[in-house]
Amino acid sequence: MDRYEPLKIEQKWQKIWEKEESFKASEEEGRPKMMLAEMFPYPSGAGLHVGHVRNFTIVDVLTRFYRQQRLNVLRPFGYDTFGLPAENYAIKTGTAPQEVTKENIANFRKQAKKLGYAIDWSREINTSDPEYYKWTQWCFLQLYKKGLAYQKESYQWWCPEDQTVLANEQVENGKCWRCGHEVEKKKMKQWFFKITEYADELLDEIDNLEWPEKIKTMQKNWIGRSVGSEIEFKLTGTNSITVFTTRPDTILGATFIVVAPEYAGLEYIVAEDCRDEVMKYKAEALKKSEIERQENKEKTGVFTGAYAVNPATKEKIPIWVADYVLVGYGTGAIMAVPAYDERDREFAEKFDLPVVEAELIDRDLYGTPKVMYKMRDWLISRQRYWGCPIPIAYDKEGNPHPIPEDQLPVMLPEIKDYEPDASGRSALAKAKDWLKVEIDGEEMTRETDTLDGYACSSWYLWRYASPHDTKAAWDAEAIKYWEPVDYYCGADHAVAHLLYIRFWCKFFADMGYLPFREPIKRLLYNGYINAPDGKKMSKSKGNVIDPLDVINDGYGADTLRTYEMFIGPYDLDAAWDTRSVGGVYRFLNRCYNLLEGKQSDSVPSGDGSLRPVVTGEAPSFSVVTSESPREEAIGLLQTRHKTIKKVTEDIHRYSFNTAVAALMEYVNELYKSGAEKEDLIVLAKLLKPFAPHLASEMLERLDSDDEWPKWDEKYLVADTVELVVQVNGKLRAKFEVSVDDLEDEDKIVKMVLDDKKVQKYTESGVKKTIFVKKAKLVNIVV
RNA sequence: GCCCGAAUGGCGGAAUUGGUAUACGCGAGCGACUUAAAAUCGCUUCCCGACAGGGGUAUGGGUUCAAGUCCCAUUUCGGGCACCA
Repeated sequence: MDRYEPLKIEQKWQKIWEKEESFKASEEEGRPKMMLAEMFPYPSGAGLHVGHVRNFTIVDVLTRFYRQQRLNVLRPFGYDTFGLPAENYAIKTGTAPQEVTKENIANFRKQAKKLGYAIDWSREINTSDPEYYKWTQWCFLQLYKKGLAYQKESYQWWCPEDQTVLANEQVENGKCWRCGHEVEKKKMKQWFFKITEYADELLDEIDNLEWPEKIKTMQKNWIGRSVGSEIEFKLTGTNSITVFTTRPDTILGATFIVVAPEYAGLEYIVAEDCRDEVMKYKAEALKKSEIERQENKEKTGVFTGAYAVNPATKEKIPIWVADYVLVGYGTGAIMAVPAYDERDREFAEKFDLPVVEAELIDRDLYGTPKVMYKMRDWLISRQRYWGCPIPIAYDKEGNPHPIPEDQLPVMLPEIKDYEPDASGRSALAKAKDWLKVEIDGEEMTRETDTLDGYACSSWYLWRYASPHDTKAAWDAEAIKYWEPVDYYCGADHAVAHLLYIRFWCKFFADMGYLPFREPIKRLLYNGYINAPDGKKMSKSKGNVIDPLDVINDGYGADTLRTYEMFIGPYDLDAAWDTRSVGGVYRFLNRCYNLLEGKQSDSVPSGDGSLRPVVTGEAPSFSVVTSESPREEAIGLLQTRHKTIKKVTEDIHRYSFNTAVAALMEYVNELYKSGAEKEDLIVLAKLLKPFAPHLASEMLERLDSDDEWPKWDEKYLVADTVELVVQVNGKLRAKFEVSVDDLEDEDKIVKMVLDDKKVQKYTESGVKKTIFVKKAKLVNIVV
């Protein structure tokens, strides 16, 4: 009689899966397909953490669940490898990012295999592989051709620590998302993707997605559509200022104009005697960090000395400059209506400007209707080395030219010095030979900026369909078969990645390259796993749980996986509890011991009656000695089918923790009543998505396939049910009644009212009775 | 400030459509096995009460025969956005 030795069993099955390429998927007509993926990881040097394990295991449970239901399932895997950590490591140690990345990938792959994931390893992708980024560059060129990749000189977020610009989505509370350093505004010429072109569709289609409401709301708020008008205010002379307002009906109350400090026409507006003061204010505003602007909401501003004419009142109103007006939204200028707008009122009060309680007028009288979005175009150039080179070169006049598609990929050259500087150019500027390129006989200089890593991850789900395709980014037929992705699981990137990938999908659908307009059918957004103290795990706090330690301590991957599914609802944060891991291990151990018991006493029952099961490790195991084995068998059959139903339905609604709990109950039940071989088969099949190694071992020894079991409702209906009797809503009695009697309300009610125990509570007289057949319940109102 | 989400035993959590609150696990206690310990197996475990019974899902109200679940208000915690005109 051997013990449950997870490491031994797991190694055995991982070898088998590797050798047989068990999870390789291919297109196959006639079987429904199912494609699942997690947000592919950035392979850091630290290896997998428990958060990855939760994320990947959710995908794996669903993958195996659908495989066992004999769907044609694709579950690929990949690595998001461009980015700052590898580059910063390279600067620090001199190791090429290419090398570090290779090592990290190898480590991640090894660890993922140790967890027994049902991954089609033949489809592995890596965004820093030239075979991959060649097609990232191709995607860029398609956007460029349609004018959706363009250059613009304007004030950008600049991180002085990382020496690069950042997209809006990458600035969090005025700080860089990567290093946490305060960002600055810097005027630079940069590349953008015109995501705003799709703002309306991105917003309108959110409601049709099977995504968590939380994410849908965040995306809606991020896009932030406002319907309003643009209104022109004439200045003295030939100039004019156009403002955007959502309240054109309040124009009679517009008593002054405010423009942003960065407002483009500011220097032409400002009166000579105010110029010095205005320019000083502008310089100070630009210097102010975003943090300062956010923390200090005290209104500041100066008068420009200029006036405009309110087209509705014909009054001359002053033009001010203030940093509470943002240059990036609307026209960078507003008409201030202090009577209706709190911010304008605050400003008016501080600077003693007139407040007029004017009446409202027809919205369309003085302006042209206009829709505005909070979302800005996506800034995609980065002044860093370790990224996908932008396939552009400049002629002598500085005009950009696309690198011809047949010259892709633009290889990222290997260099010695990765250090960025404040020049606004990446370290690639130092690769003198690489910089030179000839296009149509003309000598040109390459773009030295690289693409935002989010560009690389905006199309990788489609690459999974044909990962080794050398002729196209993705194969049209393969895409049509596998995608859109049925389940996508992640714990981050609610607005950035998940918005960008929707944008690219719509673009490539318009180009005829994709037969769908939304890339992800269902999104599962899982919670974080925190340290046992409830705080975020971090190296500096020393509270990190290493999943590989959990495995190697002897618990094994099955325990780790099952524990992380049992830890709580998948979408909520949870705190690690080492002692509970032991509880899950005990559960799997009990499953194994059932198997061992069955083996030791595997006399076929023949007549369908129960056979007692005794475990090797547990000599005091209870043994069925029922007088009427038939009745026991029916009870067990009911438990079996009840469990099949519960686990199946729970996985369908992503309630993994209760699915595991149901399996635990089943095992407890089998310990009490004994188990038939069929019970062990059902148990192993239901267990397999969570603990695939142990389940495979059980199924092999039981000589069974792994096809997902079906329940039969007929076994769920017992002859008798428990009837609950409430008096005034309080539980007072329980009766065992036959199912037939449950159909007869009069009979049930009479029986209940005639009962002595019930009568103790109904002496004051019965007002009415309510019988609920479905709930098997009678409520007596007295 | 605005928008979401949450609050249930000593702890993580369950209760799927308004119908038996606390499934499952942890922890704790008791017992069996053992020379002993570990492991394993069994039992107990919301609170008050000897029992009868009573109370109980953050707080206060409401709807209902019936509320953890629905409605109103409040408190606390978590997340997102944050001068977007």
